[in-house]
Amino acid sequence: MLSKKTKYGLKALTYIARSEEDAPVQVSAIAKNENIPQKFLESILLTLRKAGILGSKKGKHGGYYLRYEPSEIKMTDVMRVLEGPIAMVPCVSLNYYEKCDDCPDEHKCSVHKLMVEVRDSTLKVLRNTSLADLSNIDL
Amino acid sequence: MLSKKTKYGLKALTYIARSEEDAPVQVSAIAKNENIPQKFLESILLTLRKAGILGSKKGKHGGYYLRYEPSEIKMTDVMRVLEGPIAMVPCVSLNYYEKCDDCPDEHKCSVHKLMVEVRDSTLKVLRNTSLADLSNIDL
DNA sequence: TATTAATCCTATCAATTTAGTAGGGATTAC
DNA sequence: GTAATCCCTACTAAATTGATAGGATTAATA
Repeated sequence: MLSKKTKYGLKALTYIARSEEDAPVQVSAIAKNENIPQKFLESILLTLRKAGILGSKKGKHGGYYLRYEPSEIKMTDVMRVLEGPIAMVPCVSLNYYEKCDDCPDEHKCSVHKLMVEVRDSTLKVLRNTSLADLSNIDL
Repeated sequence: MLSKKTKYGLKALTYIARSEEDAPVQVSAIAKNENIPQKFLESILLTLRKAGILGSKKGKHGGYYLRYEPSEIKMTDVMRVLEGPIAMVPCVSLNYYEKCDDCPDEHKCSVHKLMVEVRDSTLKVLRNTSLADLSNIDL
């Protein structure tokens, strides 16, 4: 299951990408328009800022803005920040590899084999999709 | 994250597929050889049996066996039984569709769009992989 | 400079899910 | 009849999720 955190985060990014008017977008506006609990959303956008995807401006007329062009914000990056590793098991994770305690030999493990394939196919999609793809309304 | 339940279930199925000797395989043997807590494994195999993937024989010399040829047991089926829907959000689930409470229009939802693609690519892998593929040792 | 509107930060919490454990019942081979 | 095996229900500790609460900090502007 995709967490609400990731879901909300993606929606917020899309919202910001769509309303590029050179002015930062306020959390309150996103929360209202996308039906997201504001306080929860605050913490999510904070995470995205700390990860370098969003920038922020404090104080009156402050808000959040994209640090890069939508086409440069890959879904792999967003998903890793919000949802964690792409791989479904640590033993096939590219960035957060960890050996399984059970499982003497990884190369003979059937789960490993399957999860490598799932990871690769998911990666392919996420690498080839950017925020720009999500934000274009035209279907 | 893949649950331990699914992981253990896959390992158990592989174990059974590999040791086809016309005799049912005991939970204790699987648990021991695959480093799985026996009682936990019991409940997992029970689930697989109720789902029609495994058959069982009670009493002395009893155990579990595959109801179909390994090549006929698709990963889509196993994953749905153990892990639940393939889709990461209910609104893109083929078998367990559910509308999101937020999200007025699904077709304009960026998350929906992305998750359809992820689902399709995962499905492709799981549909094309059978227990036979997992069980063959030769890499 | 005082006010207001924002982000920023920490702490807390209820509900759910996960990963088991415990204990015994039912069935079958020998 | 005894031992081995699956079957079933109930319970539980720990982790995760999806928030909420309360305020600190910062900046625009009247």
